[in-house]
Amino acid sequence: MSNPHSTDLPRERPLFGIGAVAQITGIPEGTLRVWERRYHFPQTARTRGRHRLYSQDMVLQLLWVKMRLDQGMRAGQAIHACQQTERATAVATALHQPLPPSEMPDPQLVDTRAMLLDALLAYEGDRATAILDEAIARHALAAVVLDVVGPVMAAIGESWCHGNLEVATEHFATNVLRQQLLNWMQASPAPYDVRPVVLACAPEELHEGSLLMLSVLLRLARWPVVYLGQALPLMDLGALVDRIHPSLIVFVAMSEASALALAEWPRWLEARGEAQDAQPPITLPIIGYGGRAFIEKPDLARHVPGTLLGATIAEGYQRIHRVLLNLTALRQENGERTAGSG
Amino acid sequence: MSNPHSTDLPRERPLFGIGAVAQITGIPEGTLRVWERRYHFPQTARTRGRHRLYSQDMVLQLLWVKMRLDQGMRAGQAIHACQQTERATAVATALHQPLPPSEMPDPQLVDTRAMLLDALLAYEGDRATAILDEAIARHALAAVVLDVVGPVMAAIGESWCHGNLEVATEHFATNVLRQQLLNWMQASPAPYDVRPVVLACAPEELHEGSLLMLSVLLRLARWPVVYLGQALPLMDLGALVDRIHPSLIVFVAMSEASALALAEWPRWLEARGEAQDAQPPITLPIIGYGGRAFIEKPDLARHVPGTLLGATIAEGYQRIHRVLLNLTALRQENGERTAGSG
DNA sequence: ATGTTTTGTCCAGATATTTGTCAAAATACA
DNA sequence: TGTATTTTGACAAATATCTGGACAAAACAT
Repeated sequence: MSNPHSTDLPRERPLFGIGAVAQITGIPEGTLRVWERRYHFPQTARTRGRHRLYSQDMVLQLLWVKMRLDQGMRAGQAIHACQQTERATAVATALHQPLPPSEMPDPQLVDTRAMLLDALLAYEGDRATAILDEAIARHALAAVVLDVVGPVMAAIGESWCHGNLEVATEHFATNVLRQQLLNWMQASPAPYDVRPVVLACAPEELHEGSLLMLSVLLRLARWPVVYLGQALPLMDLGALVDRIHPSLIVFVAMSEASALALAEWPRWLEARGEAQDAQPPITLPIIGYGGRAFIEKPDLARHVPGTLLGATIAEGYQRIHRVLLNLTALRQENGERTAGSG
Repeated sequence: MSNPHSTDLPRERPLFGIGAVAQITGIPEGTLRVWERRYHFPQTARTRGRHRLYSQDMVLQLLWVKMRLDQGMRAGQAIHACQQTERATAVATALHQPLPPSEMPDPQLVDTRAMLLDALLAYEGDRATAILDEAIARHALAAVVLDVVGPVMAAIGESWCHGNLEVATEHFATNVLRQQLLNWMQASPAPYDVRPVVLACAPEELHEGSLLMLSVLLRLARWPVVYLGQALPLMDLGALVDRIHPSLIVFVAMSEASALALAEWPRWLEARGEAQDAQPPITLPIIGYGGRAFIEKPDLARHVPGTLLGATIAEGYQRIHRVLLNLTALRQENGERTAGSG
């Protein structure tokens, strides 16, 4: 009653044996027993014959601990930290640790690329996702996105351009990777309380791979993202801004044609800016853009108003991140209340 | 054997006795009985004299469990996993009945539609996925797909056609729903050991919503699916068949143009069929198709070779399911088993 | 470099739990 | 009639798990 979103008592019926838990979490049985002996974590229920019974919540907590463990934290500390947090929901939120994308290529990740590519070309989607899952277990998500998914997507795109790949294969691979990216995007933690970033492809632009990767990175850093995907008509820009008051709109263009079409964007925003007399002080969003078109023909950037976000995804991400940081700083100075979370 | 039952059309529900099932699956009779006694699996029908009658679906489920068993999984766990999805598929299967359309799905699910639509139009993707997650917790996945996602997708598409919706809104909603569908597709259980079903949009066709829903349903019923998504060029058909030897290829076309383009498919398969002299006895895949184009202009179906899968997703799923059942049945038993003569 | 703490793994005998098989009497099927 | 099937309980083999101690590798502090 006092808490508006108290979960409707998910009575955890299904209980897991230690073997199942070991398989799910990847923590050996012996370790699970030792943890309980030494740290009293987790506090398992028992059968009549003293066999351990793990609840679903416990499995979640163990997954959290395992993640910290893989990140190098010591078991005792991770367990202690986990015991502090009472709620499983809090645990789920903290699952992802934002890491700044680094520029060091991990040799293990380079191997992963080859394996992933192999699985994709063999139409073995399940194997591909398994490979990515394992990579995530050992490395930061951001690193996997930038150093594995990115290069593999690029390789596939290039092979396809050169005619070395059937379209069907390209379709399949792209779908599997896109699916994984969307998956990660959704699994990322709850966003900050800022006006969202709108991500869209330029008009007529159909390639959304890099936009998705950018989306995952931003989401990982807890920025709220509204993902619009392929071929956004500029005509809608005004209504869009009215609806969601984004702090930032990012366009991506791969082909010269869509980049040129993109240049028209001010027409659809300025007209609207005059129409509304700023009864509430609506701040127009910042417009940024990027994509291969602007790398191959740098002159294009001159014709497109707004901010060029950079040549690589990592670069674009960092620039956006900085802009958003500044925006939140301004907002807090203004005295706006941010959501108070304990 | 030579019974006047010469209608080799698949009977509604061929039923097997326990001896036949034991021989087909390789599971001893005693074990089959114990499984039913202990796990209530499968829930067999009975003759007047209490003899067990196994349906074709049950035999398939038993084969799946046997496969897991041979991989080392415990019998109890394998059966439990199988039972999890049994309900969901049962719902989808029951939907094939052309009973009165006023068969209200579930008032709760109808409410869910409205809530989902509201969240999507407000650009609150997180709320939308939360709503769907909760719906899944209370209802079968297949029901949520068919009775919530489907209608909402249709409503959005229609509003968009009538110009009542900005393209940006449509893009956003479609992306969120697609993301959720891809998610479910991946989470579904490991597939049977059959040649996969290839799912693709017709050439130039970009609307993949219904294809995704079909994909989820098939995956839920444990059929292996290779999802290719938008706009598959027919040119690649030959190479595709060579690579993955699909048992079935399904195309979806929403517009008349793409439906007409689809009509050309035999050119790209027959050429290939003659080229290879069947050194290994390659069986060409069955080609099926569906989509709004064929509903609005039924004449189109005359120009497109292959099998028209039906007017609704549930109907298409039902037909594909039956085709695949027959394929596996044919492969499993070379000799004539007429156990279910009743 | 050295000493201390942490941490995962292994061992071995004892229990628990799961799971397939069997027996026997009764009934159904063809 | 003879074969097939059902039911129930019992049983033994196969697996999983428990306990507590010992130990070595790794991490850490000095």
